[in-house]
Amino acid sequence: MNEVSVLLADDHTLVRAGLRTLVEGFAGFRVVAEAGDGREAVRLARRWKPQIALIDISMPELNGLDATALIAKEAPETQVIILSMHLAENYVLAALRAGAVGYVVKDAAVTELESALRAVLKGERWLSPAVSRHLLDEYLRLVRHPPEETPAPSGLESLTRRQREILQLIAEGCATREIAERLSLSIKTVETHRSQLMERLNIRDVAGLTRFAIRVGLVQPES
Amino acid sequence: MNEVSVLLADDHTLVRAGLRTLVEGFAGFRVVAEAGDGREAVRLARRWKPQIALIDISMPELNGLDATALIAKEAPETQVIILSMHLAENYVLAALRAGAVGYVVKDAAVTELESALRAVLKGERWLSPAVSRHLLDEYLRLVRHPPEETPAPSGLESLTRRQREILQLIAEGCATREIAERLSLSIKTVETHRSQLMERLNIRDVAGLTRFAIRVGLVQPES
DNA sequence: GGCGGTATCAGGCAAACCCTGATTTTTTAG
DNA sequence: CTAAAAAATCAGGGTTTGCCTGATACCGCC
Repeated sequence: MNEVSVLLADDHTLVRAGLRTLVEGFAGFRVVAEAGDGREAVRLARRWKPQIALIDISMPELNGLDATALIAKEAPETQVIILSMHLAENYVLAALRAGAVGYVVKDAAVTELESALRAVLKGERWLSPAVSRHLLDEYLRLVRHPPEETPAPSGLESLTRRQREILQLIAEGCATREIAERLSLSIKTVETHRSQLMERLNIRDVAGLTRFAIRVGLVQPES
Repeated sequence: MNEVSVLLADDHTLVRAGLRTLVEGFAGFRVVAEAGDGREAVRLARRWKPQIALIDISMPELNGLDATALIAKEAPETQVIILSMHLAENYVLAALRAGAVGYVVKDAAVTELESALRAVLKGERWLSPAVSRHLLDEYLRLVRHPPEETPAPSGLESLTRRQREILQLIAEGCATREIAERLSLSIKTVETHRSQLMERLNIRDVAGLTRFAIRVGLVQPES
């Protein structure tokens, strides 16, 4: 009986059950424990020392990233694969920093999950192809514009103060003309800033900018 | 071969695959189609006329509730069960109003899902116990404090289905032209819907619409 | 003292927006 | 059942915005 032991952590019971049948459908794998929140995941990992832990990012009590960090410390023989809805690089990087060796997006194909499981067993790292592509783009962008020591060029930090200021006003619903008036600038200037920050964020519409601003906390949906 | 045909709709491929194995693990059920967004779900329902459709609420293109309403109309023999993360009563009521006969929360037990499937087959309605409890509480609260008859003209409910659909696409970042193409409408029509829904919501810019859509759960900031 | 990044602005063309209507279908009310 | 209201569809035309291509001025820096 040398099946690979797997710990599952996801706050949705149904999703967890589905994952269990998927994982146990792969030859040689066995789910030895299931957790419904991050804290339980850590406890079960410490207790069962599974070879692999499959962990959802968003969970109550303790999120998947922090849980991963704890597991990496307290059960270092457990290889953690993060399951996530997002492919934004800051999530991915945070996951790797937390000690995960795999990152699978939730809309990946089933074969991707199996690949990830088998890869990390062999001591490799594994990212969903969609994520890898995304990261590679970022990397190439960095190579073209040598990074110095700005580590996170993909978010708010990559914008200048002026650009952030204008992004916020856009996301708050100000028209270009209004922004220009408030900041005592010409409309043309505001337009330039807008298109440049769109370029940097790789977002090309107001709705996307607004969602981004909300995501990073620049504005609130209620405002 | 008189297995019960099931249509699955969820935007996350892995989740969908997990659900598929769960459903097909129940004796007598067979998943005949899978959809990754609301519009596809409607198309597949019309085409395959499954006995049951299991539909996630939050999906791109067309949300699960509106998809349900369309399926109820165009494939009335299909019984829709809503899969949701929320147990807030307005979601549940909206689901029932849209024509769903079942409502299962995503952290339900697997047996709940099976119960729901078998119940709606017999023509019954089925709600997750957690939801029923919650609804009952709300009902009691309402009985104690009679509700007037103004439901809530300030929200999503005051929009028509078409308007909601277009609001969602706007908040997802589609340009007017793109919306028109996707829905096979003229640009003028889309413009009319947009300005009318702006009128109703008393919001006059895309950023505000996006924040509103996020607030009510029509779209996610991550999308 | 030139180089890259930032901040500022213009012209011009295409596209989106807004207002006024108008027709058809669907829903609702009496 | 029928009439009225609401929803869904589209057009024309005037106004505004967005987007692309420049261009200048300032600033820190090797």
